[in-house]
This record gives sequence, C-alpha cells and structure tokens, in this order.
Amino acid sequence: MNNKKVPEGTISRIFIYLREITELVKLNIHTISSAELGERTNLSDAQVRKDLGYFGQFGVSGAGYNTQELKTALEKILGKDRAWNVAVVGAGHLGSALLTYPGFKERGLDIVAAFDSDSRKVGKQMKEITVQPLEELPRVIQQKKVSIGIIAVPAKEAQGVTDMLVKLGVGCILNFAPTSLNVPDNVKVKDVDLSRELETLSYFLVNKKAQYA
Amino acid sequence: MNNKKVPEGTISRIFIYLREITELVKLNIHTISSAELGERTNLSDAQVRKDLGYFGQFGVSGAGYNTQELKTALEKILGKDRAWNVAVVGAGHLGSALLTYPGFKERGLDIVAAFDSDSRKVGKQMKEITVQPLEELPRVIQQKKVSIGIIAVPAKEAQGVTDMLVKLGVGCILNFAPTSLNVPDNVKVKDVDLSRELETLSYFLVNKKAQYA
DNA sequence: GTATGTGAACTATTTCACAGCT
DNA sequence: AGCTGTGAAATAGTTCACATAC
Repeated sequence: MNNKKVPEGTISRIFIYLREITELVKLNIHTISSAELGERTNLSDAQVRKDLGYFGQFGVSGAGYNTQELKTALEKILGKDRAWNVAVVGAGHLGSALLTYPGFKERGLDIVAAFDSDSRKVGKQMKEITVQPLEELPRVIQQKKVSIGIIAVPAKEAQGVTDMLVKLGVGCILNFAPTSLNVPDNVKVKDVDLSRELETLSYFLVNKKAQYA
Repeated sequence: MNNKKVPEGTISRIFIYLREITELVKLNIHTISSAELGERTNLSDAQVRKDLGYFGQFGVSGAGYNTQELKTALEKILGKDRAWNVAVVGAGHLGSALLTYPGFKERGLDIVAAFDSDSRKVGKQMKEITVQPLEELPRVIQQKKVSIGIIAVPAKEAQGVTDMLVKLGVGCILNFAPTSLNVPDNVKVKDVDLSRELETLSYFLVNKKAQYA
C-alpha cells in the first residue's frame, strides 16, 4: 500500500472492477488475472494492475487474483461495507427517477428524504419516501444524518440549495443542475449534466463524419 | 486555428463557456475577459484561453472577448447551429425522465423515438413520443435518421441493443446501463452510470473524514 | 511457465509566464 | 495599461517492460 494521491479515474474504475468481480464470485470463478479482468472491462492489463496497486497488493504472482478476497478488499476500500444516507432535492422527472431507481439501495446508498419547493409536488409518495417542503430540509438532513445530497432542481435554484446543504454539513453533492456550484474545499461536488453529455456527443458527430448528415 | 487533437475535457468545458456566454448575451453584457469567464465557471483564466485556443482566435488583446461573436462561433464549432435526432431505448423510470426532460430540445437534441421490449411499456405516451416495441427499432431508426442513441435498459440487455444501433449506423451512444459496451472504433460511447457517480462520492466520504460517521 | 507489482518512459493535460497586440 | 495567444515548464495519468514471486 502506498499513500500517493489516487487519480479520480482510478477510483471510478475500481468500482468497475468490483462490479465484475462480484459477477465472477457469483459464477463460482475463484481466480482471475489482470489480463482477463481487463478483457472483461475493456481496459488494459497494466491499467488494472496499476489501479489496484494504489490500494495494496492483492494478487499472487503467477496465479492472479482470488476473486472473493479481492471483492472483500475492494468493498472495504470503497466504503461499500456500510450504507450512506442520501437526500434528493427536487422532485421533478429526474428527481423522481432517482427516487425510484432500484440500483442505489443495492449499492449501499439509501435515499432517506426528498424535498421540493413546489407545493404541488410536496406530498407525492415514491417508494417509501414522501416529498417534503424545502423548509423541512434543515431539520430532516440533520435528523436523518444525511451525508450525500443530490441536486435535481433548476439551475437558478441550485446554488441556494447547495449552500443549505453545505451549511448543514453535507460533505458530498451530486449535481444534476446545469450550472457550476461554488462550495468550500472540503465539500466534494460531482457534476452530472445530462444535456452536456449529449451535447458532447453531438460534437463528435460534427467532427467525425456522421453516418446521417 | 490549429488542428491538433482537442482534449475531451476541453470539449466539455466549451459547452460550459457557451452556457455562460449565452447568459451574458441575455444580460446585454458585450465583453468578457478570460479571467471573468473563468471566475464564473470555476475555471482558471489560462484554462479558458487554452481551451478557446484549440478552435481559433476569438479575443481582442487588451479587451477580452465579444460575447455575441464568441457565442456564434462556439455554437458553430459545437454543431449547435443544427438539430440532432435522438432515440431512447428503455422506457423505465430513467428513460421516461429523459423523454420528458425539457433541456434536450432547447439544445438542439430532438428525441424522436422511444423503444422498450416490455409490452406493458409499449404504447405509453410521453410528450409527443409513443413508446414502440423493440422490433420496430431498425425501421424507425433509419426512417427518422437517428444519429444518437440513448441506452436506458438493464445491463444485460445493453450490449444487444448497442449492437442493433451500431449496425444501423448510429454513431454515438449515451449509455446509462452499468456495463462496459463493446463497439467499433468509429462509434463513440459515453458512459453515465448514476450509481457509480454516487458510489464514487461515498469513497470520498470514507477517505476525507465525513461529517456524519 | 505464468502473472504480479512497479519503476521508467511516454503521453496527455494543465499551469505558468510573457511577448505582442490594441 | 490590460488582456490575449501560445510556447515552455510542470503535473497528471497511462503504458511499457521486466525483475521478482509462485
């Protein structure tokens, strides 16, 4: 184990490895080489070894990696051996999709509250969550010990909501609003801008000759 | 204008600049410096200039950039002076959210079709789009000249759908399924894995001391 | 023989810093 | 004087290649 800074890309790929390894364990495959794991994840063998190397030595020379051991180790590293409480702010289409998305719980991410400033959306029930008015946010965030906030409100409301969350000690924010949020250094923001992802693709269509012009 | 390869991050940031510039034009602000634009987008002045420099010389020494001119130039570069046809495969919660998301049309991305293999979802009407059975996909993709596909199906169906789209000449795919897609080199895939984004955040909570442990 | 772990080489990207234009 | 545009320097990230371990 070294303690050099881990590239963000590595962290994201470790989740990919874990997903694949979990699959392998289910299939009763006990051992895998970096080359095979790379094959399955569309990454190079060197990349796999280098990424894992940031966190320790998990392999056996000449043999590869024990899938069960690697799974356990990666889950520990990634904090997946425990659950995190998540709150969604904004209960429009996207917020609703997130609330009903089954993938989160499976991965240790419990959505425990949802908020909206629009009174027509307050009271809407999705799964076991009821949308609450924005005024309730401070109380509920603290009471439910929320550590991750998801921003799914329009761009112009995003900074205000962010400020509330930050003040309440929420350390990580997933931002779906198409705007750049200002936060202190100790808060981590991850931007997911769906339109921008698509727009970026359209750039490739313009520049690499498209099939349909 | 040089013709060196443009980093992917630059392309993504150009959209951020364009968004900000569009705002400035609306506010009747005619000129902006790289420093101010950087301030507004949480990026450095050097980054702004370098990014723009990949596409040409838009500024005036000593003065900055003319917002209207820059807006027009960036829209041209990014292919935003025309519209692209998009198809969504998978009409679950996420697919439905995408279908009703107003942000796409505004940005020249027309969702023109939606498909699902589940007969219970076929026929569902969202906005002006009716969900069609997967069997219709080949015919409709060609007829409507779709150039961007969005994959919002479960992981195990994703590769099959991708293969269909690729065979039909769709050049860009936005993939929401939590799996690695195999595509030929001339097809561009962008992965957006919502769970992984959240999971990545949980890693930061584990590693930077969290507020709520 | 086979596959890991890791420095070293390479490549990509960002930041610096300043010459040159207005 | 102020700010762009851009080589050069610095930093980050990926790939190579091989000594080492089993």
